Amino acid sequence: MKGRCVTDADGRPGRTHDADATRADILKVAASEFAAKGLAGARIDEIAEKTRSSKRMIYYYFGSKEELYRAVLEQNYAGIREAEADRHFEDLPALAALRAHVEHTLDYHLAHPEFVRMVMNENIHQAQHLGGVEGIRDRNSRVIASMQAIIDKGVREGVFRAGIDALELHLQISSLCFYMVSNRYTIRTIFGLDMEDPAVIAQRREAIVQSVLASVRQAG
Amino acid sequence: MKGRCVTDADGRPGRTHDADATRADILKVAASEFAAKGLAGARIDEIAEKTRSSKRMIYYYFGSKEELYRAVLEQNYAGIREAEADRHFEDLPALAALRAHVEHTLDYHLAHPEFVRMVMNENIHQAQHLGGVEGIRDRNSRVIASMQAIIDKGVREGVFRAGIDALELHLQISSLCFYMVSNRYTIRTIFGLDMEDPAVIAQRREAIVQSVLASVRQAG
Amino acid sequence: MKGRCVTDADGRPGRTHDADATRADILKVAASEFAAKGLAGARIDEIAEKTRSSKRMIYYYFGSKEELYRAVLEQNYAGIREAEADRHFEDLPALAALRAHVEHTLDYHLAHPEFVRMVMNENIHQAQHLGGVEGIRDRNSRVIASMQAIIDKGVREGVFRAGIDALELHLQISSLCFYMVSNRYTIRTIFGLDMEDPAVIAQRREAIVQSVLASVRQAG
Amino acid sequence: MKGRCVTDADGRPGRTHDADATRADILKVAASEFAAKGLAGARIDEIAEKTRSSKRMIYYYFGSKEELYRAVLEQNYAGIREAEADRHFEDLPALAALRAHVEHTLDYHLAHPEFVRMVMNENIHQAQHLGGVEGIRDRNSRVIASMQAIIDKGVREGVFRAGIDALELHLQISSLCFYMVSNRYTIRTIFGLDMEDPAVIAQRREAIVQSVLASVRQAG
DNA sequence: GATGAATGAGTGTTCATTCAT
DNA sequence: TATGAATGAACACTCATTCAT
Repeated sequence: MKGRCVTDADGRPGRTHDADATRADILKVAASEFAAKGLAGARIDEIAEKTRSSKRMIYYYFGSKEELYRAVLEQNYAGIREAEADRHFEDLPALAALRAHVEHTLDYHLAHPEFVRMVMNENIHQAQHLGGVEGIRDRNSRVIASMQAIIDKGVREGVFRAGIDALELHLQISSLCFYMVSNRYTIRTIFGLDMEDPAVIAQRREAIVQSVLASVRQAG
Repeated sequence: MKGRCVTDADGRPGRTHDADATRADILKVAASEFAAKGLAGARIDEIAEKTRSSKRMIYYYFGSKEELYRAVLEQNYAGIREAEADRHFEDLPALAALRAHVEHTLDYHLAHPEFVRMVMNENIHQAQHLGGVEGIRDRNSRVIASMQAIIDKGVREGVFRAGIDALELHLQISSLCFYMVSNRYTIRTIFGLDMEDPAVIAQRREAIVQSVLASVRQAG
Repeated sequence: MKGRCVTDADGRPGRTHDADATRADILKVAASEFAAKGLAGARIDEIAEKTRSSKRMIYYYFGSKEELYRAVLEQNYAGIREAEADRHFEDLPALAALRAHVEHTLDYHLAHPEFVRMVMNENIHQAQHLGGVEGIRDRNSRVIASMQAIIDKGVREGVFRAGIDALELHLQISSLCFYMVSNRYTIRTIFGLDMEDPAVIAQRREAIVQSVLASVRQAG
Repeated sequence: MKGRCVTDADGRPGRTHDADATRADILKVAASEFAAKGLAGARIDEIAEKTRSSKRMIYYYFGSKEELYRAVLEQNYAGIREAEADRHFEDLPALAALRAHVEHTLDYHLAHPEFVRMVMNENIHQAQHLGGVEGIRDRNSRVIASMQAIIDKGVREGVFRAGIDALELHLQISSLCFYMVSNRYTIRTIFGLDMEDPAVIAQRREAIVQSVLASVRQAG
């Protein structure tokens, strides 16, 4: 709430509403524009227009188009980090925990296509903006830790095969969930399959879960 | 080699101020630029410069940036279509055939990162240029037919479970192969894992194969 | 005079980084370029150069070459509308009023060759930009009303024949005045007659007036 | 028929059809393009496409866009010269001859709007291409001679007033006829009057004739 | 006489960014 | 903090014209 300055008593139109709100508003608009069109395709003018403030403010708060893009990227990774932090499958048996993890991961991707698109964009730019993103370095350990916990429990319970690599497992899950959202449009065009149709999602979700479970059970 | 004017075997006055070569040269350069930077990020001037011909010729042969992009897209899909047509696993037992199919699919993605990038680009544009691409409509049937043939043989041999859906299986394989190339850069940044390192590839390849095999064997 | 920021009489914070002046400057330059070379022949670069501002500003204020052209057209018709509104021949007897009207019409055409040229340009484009011009629709009624008023008075005074059509009369006057300016150059080349020479103008003016008066007096 | 070269006996597709025909074909297409869009607005590519031959041939026969334009202009003036040469009103009484002359003049303009448009184009270019046009210099004497012949006869017959200037009379007739075609589109837009409607034409034709006759009868 | 390929200079337009107030 | 005006470099695209064959 800092930076607030309301209309004063004598009715002069109070400058400045709320710096944070302005920033957040810009960021929200930019997020959808960058996700939809990429760094090169998005237009500062267009972002400014859809904002409640102005183009000048974008530069005031973010400095440049690229820095705004980076802020959007950062926000997207902050989002998934928070979502993952909220999950607690410690009390579940390993198979149930893994199923829950896969389902939550898929749900997050389905609910946040802009995140998926931003990751695609970043890969197109060879992840050159990702390095500077706050907190990105420890994403590794967080992700691996949570995978490892489930693997360990599964092995202890005797339901998982030995020798499962946490990173491999993460990549497998991630591939299946990410692709379903990232390649939505080419899949629809080529296969006539609507990945946004709830029935299709339900079927695909179960197939993904089964394929993950199968690969941890199996003795290789 | 410019200014060439050949006469082909059957005697037709095969003119070309080397038109085909020019076209192909432009297309090649454009392919790498669009794959690297996307439709909005690529610059016609830059493409022209890297070409042996000129900007004017790009418009002479392709009409517009968008049509050039579409031609590149078309060429990419033609590439994978040809590669897939060359594969013949009919004589192999089902499990071996499926393994070979997965490995070939992965190899194609690894060998053609530009294809992967073009598909990403298309998904960012909601596949709006893909509809007009020649031969895209029957990609569906070709892909499904080859999957179905393997599934049928596996069921006949008694090594695959019943009820495997060809499209589901294709999506599973595609997800695992595509992601490994598409998300190469974010994976490297976040996990420090170099997806271009042969050792990493070998390990991931086997993991992918095993996970696919596990999901067809297993009864769910 | 750039960067000016005045406050006008009634206290409104009349801002303008001198926006109106810039707009007017562009419009003035554009008017002479379009009149001289037509829509296709005029060059935005050239207009920009003759302006105190830049090419970018032309697009800032007018959006496109065509819209700039339309703005010029609009301004031209606004000019003649104002000039016509300023005329008041109500107190003159009909013949004198008609003579005055013809002379003023001719004078306006002589004094505004750019208007004549813009009308020629529009006719070359089949008047496709004229429809959107503000106020063009009621030019009809204004012109006809003023002609009709003179006709009515002439008939009342018994000096005009019956059955004169206001639009016909307008077209007759307009033809004679317009042509003298519009076809200035071909007339000079073919007949060696300089339509800008005051003596030539004086003679032609009287001939035009006489021919108009003759056609209203005469019983046909 | 020079330059003709038909398909020879052994069926080889005979090169070269007819140089004159090719030239005429190009000229015809160019005439309609230049008339419609002006010198700057017309496109060599477009002209070539509508031609039975090619762009190269335009340069082969005419050298440049401007020279092609000049050839079109020349052809247009040759057309009206021929039309005027075909008229013979010597046997008619003066009034009838003048009426016939006016009507033929109007008819020619109505039947050849491209001629009118070319004259407009030339005036926009300040008649800079007209000087070089063959036969343009003696258009003056031809036109004046035919007007003078009618005037002389009218005076001899006692039906025309004295002191009529042949050039003035020509300009008056020309104004009225030319304007009706040249300003067709702005008239339609502003007054809703369709100058191509036969009924409208008939009425306007008679009004023009009457106004011309009135001005020669009148004693000034 | 005829064709398709090629070209350089230009032509309208847009972009991210900054200035003045 | 905020705004409208301004900018220069770049951008996609087009033109009349010529070359090689």
